[in-house]
Order: sequence, then C-alpha cells, then structure tokens
Amino acid sequence: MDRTRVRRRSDEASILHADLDSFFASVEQRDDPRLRGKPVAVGGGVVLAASYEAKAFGVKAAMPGRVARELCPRLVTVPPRFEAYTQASKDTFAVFHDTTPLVEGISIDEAFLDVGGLRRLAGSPMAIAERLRQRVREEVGLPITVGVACTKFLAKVASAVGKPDGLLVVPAGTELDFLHPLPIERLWGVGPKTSAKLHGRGVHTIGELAAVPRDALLSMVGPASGRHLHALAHDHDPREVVVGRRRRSIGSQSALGSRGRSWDDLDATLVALVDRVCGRLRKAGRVGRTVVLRLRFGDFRRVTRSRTLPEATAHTPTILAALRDLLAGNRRLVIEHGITLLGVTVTNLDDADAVQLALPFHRGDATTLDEALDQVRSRFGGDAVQRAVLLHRRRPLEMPTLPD
DNA sequence: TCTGGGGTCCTAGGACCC
DNA sequence: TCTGGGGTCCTAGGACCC
Repeated sequence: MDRTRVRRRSDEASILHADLDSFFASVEQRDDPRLRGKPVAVGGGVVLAASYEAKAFGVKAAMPGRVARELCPRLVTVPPRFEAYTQASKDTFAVFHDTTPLVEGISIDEAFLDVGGLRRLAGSPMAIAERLRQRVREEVGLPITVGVACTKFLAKVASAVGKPDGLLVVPAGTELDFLHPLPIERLWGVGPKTSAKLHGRGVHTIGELAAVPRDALLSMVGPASGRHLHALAHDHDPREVVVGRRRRSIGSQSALGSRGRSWDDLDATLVALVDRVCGRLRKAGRVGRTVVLRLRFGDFRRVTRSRTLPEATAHTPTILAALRDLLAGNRRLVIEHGITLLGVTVTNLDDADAVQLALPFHRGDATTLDEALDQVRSRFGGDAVQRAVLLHRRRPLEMPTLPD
C-alpha cells in the first residue's frame, strides 16, 4: 500500500508536530555568525521569513520589505538561498525518519511523527521529543519546536504555542482546558476571511466557537469549513498520520514587475516556466494531464485558465503548446489589464511508469496485460516493467487486474 | 502595507452520459 | 415530445497554509 494507516487516537499524547523555527532565517543565522542575535529578514520585496529578533519588531512573513524596514530600521535583509534550505530540510527529515518510520511531511519545515508504541524502545513521547530537538540542534544546527498531543491538530496547535525553541505536551484529558482560551486564529483553516466572519458574530476564542451550534456554524462559513471547525473546536480530529503522501500538482510562477512586457517577453517567460516544471516532473517520475495558466494583473486580480489533455505527459513541447494556446486565447485580457505575474501548474498527476503501462490499453494497442507489458519493455526496458507492475498493484488504473 | 513562490482543498456551474 | 434523477468530468474561482 502507498499509505500506511496508523491508529486513530491513542489514549496518551503520542503524536508529535515538529516545526523548525523561522526556518529560512535560522539557516541564514546558522551559516553566517554575523547574523546571530540580529533582526534578520530573508527576501527582498517581500519578507519570506523573519528571525525572532525581527519578529520582536512586528516583522512577519509575507510582509512587504518596505514595511518591515519601517518597523525595524536595523533590519538585516538577505537574499534567499533555496538550495541551503532544501539541504537543511533533508537533514532534519533524516533525524525524523531515524526517530520513527511514521513520518508525515507537511511542508519543507514541518512534519507529524507518530511515536505511539515506541515507549519500550525509546521512552515516553516527551522524552522522544526532547531527544529529537537535541539531535536537530546538534546535527543540523537549527532550533525546532515540538508539540505533543493525542491528535494531529492539537499537536500542531501545541507547537505553535510552544515556539520558539520549545517543547509543549498537552496531556490526555486536558485538551479542552488548553484549547478553549486560545483565539480562533489558532485553528487550521481560519484565515482573514473566516476570522472576520466569526468576529462579526462575537466569536473570538475557540471556546466561544465550540459553543456555537453546529448548524449555525455551517450557515456562517459553509458546509465543509463549518464541519471542519466544529470538529476542531471540540477537539475531534480523527486524521491519521499518513506516510508517503504524494504531491498533487507541480508549478512555477514568475512575477514580472509592473512595467509593460512585450508579447515576446511573455512567451520567453512561459517557455522558461514550462521547462522548469517539466524538468521537475520528469525528475520526480510523474506526468500530468491538466495544465493551468495563472495570470495576475496590475490591480491584483487573478485569473486561471486550464486545459485537460487526452493523455498525462511530462513532454515539454506538448505542455508548452497547450499553455501557449491558453495564453493566446487570453491575449486581450493580458494586454488590457497589464499582466504582472505569469504562472504554470501541472496537476492531475500520475506516476509515469503506471501511465506507460496503461497507455497501450487506452490506445487500443493492447488487449491483454502481456501485450501491454511487452510494449512497456520494448519502449522503456525491463526496469520499467518492474516498476509499472508495482505501481499498478498500488493504485490500479483503468485496466485488467494483474495476476499475482 | 501592497505583496513571492510553492502548495492544498472546496465550491459551483455546465457538459455529457445513463 | 417533453420530462426525471444521478453520476462523472472539466473549468474557474476562492480561501487558506508555509
């Protein structure tokens, strides 16, 4: 199986949420001693990450650089070094995987770990979490905060409350005492819009949210969001730690600045974006069937245009042709509104090997599995057949079931 | 305050099929 | 001829997260 399912909820707090503190900024301070102890922001036009010294001045991620410098005149701004962050992330995840096989990566700098059942081998969840923090500090050189609770959601809240460089355990049985005094913005899925809606109804804390009848909440924020928030406010979170989650889309985008761009400039940007995305697809062994063109204009209005192809592919010319067509079809929009951002995303992803095995069936070139396997073997070699069979067992496409 | 680059999930309408 | 209900897929937009 692709995903390993882990038991729902333990009677003890044994789910860890590990979250590197001010990740990009911490890597910069690690690698350049002159930055230590100083307010540091990574990024130029927009702050990608701020050190805790900078956060003390109110500097936050996603804030325009100009505003950040007004808040903190002594702010040191450094350009991002994405390779360094990728490597630091890999090193940190190596420590995670050495702690338990049950690791679910959420983003470049955070993950859930299930350490239930490790007590005999490795001690209590709290001891495991403390050792994890120490190892990341010593082996990677970065501060990390760990929240420990019975559910993923609460572990994540705990790590946010425990920051920076902290460890916070929410013992079983004390969940609501911990949760209910917190502001609703702590809930995963409450952003500016939802928060404003709820404030308008006098709801500010998670405890107050929990007191809102379910149906009333659903009508306030919509069915999916309402069910989600109602469950979280009552500390109901049945989600399991899932190993081996696959990416569902791969994309790239480029801000163009506000000055006008010629059509040739735009096309050159499109070519570069498609090249980058297709390269990443092939490197990951994935293919996609839907291409999305993303545009942003001078007034910050955003639109997307998408097209679904007959076959999933990572073939650069095929994907480029589809996107060029979409761009040309929106030529007037682009010219009249002043484009400021161009983005490309490929979604509806599949594993390339599995698709290769399915293609002969879809094309009508094969009617039996052996015929399909022969075609894969002749086109891609014996290794591809092995991978294709394994991938098919994991998630069958539209074709006959494989015999064992 | 005026904004980067990478993602996830949900909603809603229309086309199309049975 | 006009009509029903249910399902899937595609497209576009929106909210949110790091």
